[in-house]
Amino acid sequence: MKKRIVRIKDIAEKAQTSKGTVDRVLHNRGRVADDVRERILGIIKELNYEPNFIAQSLKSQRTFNLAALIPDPALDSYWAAPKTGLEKAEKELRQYGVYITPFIFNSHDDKSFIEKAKEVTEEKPDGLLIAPIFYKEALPFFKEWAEMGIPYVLFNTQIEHVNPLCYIGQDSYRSGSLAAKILHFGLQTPGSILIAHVNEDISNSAHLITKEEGFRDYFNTGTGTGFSIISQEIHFPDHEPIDEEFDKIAAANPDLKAVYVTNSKAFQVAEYLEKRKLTNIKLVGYDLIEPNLHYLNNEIISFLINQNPLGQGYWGIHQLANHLVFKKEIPPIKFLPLDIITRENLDYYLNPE
Amino acid sequence: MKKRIVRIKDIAEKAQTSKGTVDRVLHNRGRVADDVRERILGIIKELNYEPNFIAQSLKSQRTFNLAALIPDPALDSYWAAPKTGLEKAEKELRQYGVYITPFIFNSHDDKSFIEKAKEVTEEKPDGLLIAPIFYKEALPFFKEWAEMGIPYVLFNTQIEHVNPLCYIGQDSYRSGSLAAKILHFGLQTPGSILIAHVNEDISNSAHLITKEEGFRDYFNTGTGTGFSIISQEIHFPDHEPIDEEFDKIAAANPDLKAVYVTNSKAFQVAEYLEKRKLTNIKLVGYDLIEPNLHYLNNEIISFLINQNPLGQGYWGIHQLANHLVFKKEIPPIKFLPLDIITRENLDYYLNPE
DNA sequence: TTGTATGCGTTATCAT
DNA sequence: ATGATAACGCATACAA
Repeated sequence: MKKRIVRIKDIAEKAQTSKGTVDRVLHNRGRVADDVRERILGIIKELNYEPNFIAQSLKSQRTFNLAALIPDPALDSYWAAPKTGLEKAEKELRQYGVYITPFIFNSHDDKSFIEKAKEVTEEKPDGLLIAPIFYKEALPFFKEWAEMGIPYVLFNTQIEHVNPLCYIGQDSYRSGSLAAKILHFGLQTPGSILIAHVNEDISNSAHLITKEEGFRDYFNTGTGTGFSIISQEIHFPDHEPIDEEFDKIAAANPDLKAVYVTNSKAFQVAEYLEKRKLTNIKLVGYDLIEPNLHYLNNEIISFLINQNPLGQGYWGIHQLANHLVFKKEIPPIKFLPLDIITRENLDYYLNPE
Repeated sequence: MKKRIVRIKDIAEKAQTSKGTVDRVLHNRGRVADDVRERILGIIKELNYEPNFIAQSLKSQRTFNLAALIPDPALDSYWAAPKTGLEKAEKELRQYGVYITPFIFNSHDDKSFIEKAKEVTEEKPDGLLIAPIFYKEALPFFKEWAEMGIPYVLFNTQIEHVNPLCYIGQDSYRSGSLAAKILHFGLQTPGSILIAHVNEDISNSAHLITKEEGFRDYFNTGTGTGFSIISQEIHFPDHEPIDEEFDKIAAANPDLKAVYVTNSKAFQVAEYLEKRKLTNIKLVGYDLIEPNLHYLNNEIISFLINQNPLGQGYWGIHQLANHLVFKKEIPPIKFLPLDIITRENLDYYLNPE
């Protein structure tokens, strides 16, 4: 039962015409008699023709220069994974003429973001992958890129009211609910639960608010009632300890049973809990970065939720390629899985493939 | 910054010879003067030549007929997912000349397995993906296929002392430890925990034993001590209820706190727990099949561990293709992630991609 | 031992 | 409006 691939030549023969004509029909470039066109379209459907993108790609010597505007992994190790992901994608797609130029900015410095964004604009790439962690600063560029016809894919941070080709990341609301579910499972007796926004400017981070909503809604409905949920921004300079601020919280909430850290800084809370020997307090946070893993192995952090940063970079580039190279339809949002990580299944998410 | 691809022609020109000669060097098929060969090899290294995979694939009209020997999804819905996975892989690989013929056997009938395995042998496929759930019956075929030089990939069930190209599936030991970790997290006070092997012939299922080991070892070491772990095979005919047998277990273990079902039959335990209103008993099982999902949404099943059956089919085919088509090195074992599933993150694993 | 011609499926150009 | 043809990079049969 050999199925042969359907070629343009097959269609041409069946339609009693030539490859050239079929090609013109396929690419809507006119100069084809109506009846012939109809006949050919019918046969295309009938034979279920699908273009051979290997041949397409061999033929078209076109290259696609993509830009990746991302924070410096050297300054915040979280960003190493997306970079790895996009490099992996580049490797797979190089055969199709896809090249990526990274534009690395300082995640603590909005000026450097603006500078690099300008460089991207000058480069006029065929497509752009961007982690828009500076909301306000990014807005004017989105407009500019839209005008230049450069498709851009957002990842990590979802932004409303701009029109990216696609957003890649997590469903923040669900993410909060999931954290709530996990902690609830580990808590038999009622008490208070702290939502900790550690060292984040909440006003510029809509997705953290959304996480909190998801978390609260879980405990407001269904079986999760009876807990007291408090939320708090915790700020402190890099080399000063979190202790003082947390001591206050602990004193004010003697029945504190669990902490939900909405970003990747769970390790800083873990450090405190270990020091104060509060290891009965359950702790859930985000991201498989080194300091977090230490406390996950300790079991001071109970579970981490994986935001799949590697996948974000990987799929971001692939979505651009799907659009530019393979001309596929792109869904406006691609939510990545909410992976629940513990010491026992960590390996599989650390080095995915 | 235009990087041009390095072609055979480029090498030939630089070496003052022709494409044919370079080609002979590249493929070690001799008939090349030694000095020319050395010169060409030098240039290949210098220019860092990499073969253009797309052109290779376009050229070689070779097709690869793979066989998939899997249980009938109509009789056990668990097997629908691997089939979907391998169909997905086939779609992606059709461009490279990969075709798959399914050979479907009855998972309750070893005769039908043997019959279909014979058919596979007659077909002489270029490669084979197989779920070897009938251990003894499969053994002689492995020998035969090895002699015929047909590479085969095992999935779902790991089998020792045969030499597949690769095994795709879960690390059963880890899987047991993970289940233990989850249940331990949900149990504040000591009590007994039941390991339930529901309707399985343990003697023919080494991987269930391994799961039990992983589970027990977790509670024998570290922070998990203080629980009493019992294990039990639970057999009952299809239309008779589980109640009688389980009532006995419950009576013998009044402090039963949790149940770990080692296969996909958690829903049958859940049904019992719901009927007896024993909803305080935590329940963990495997696989995202319909009846399990019902009780996961109920929260009678706390967590399910996903064996990623779709991924098993998908990666199984891809490993065969990596070997046959892309001539890559294949690792002898590919462990798929141990995904922890709850109501909140179910969606992402149900319809992956 | 070496070089040339051909074709894989698609596309673009160029006669007709 | 249509069809023939060349080219993309590679592999190979065959001529030299």
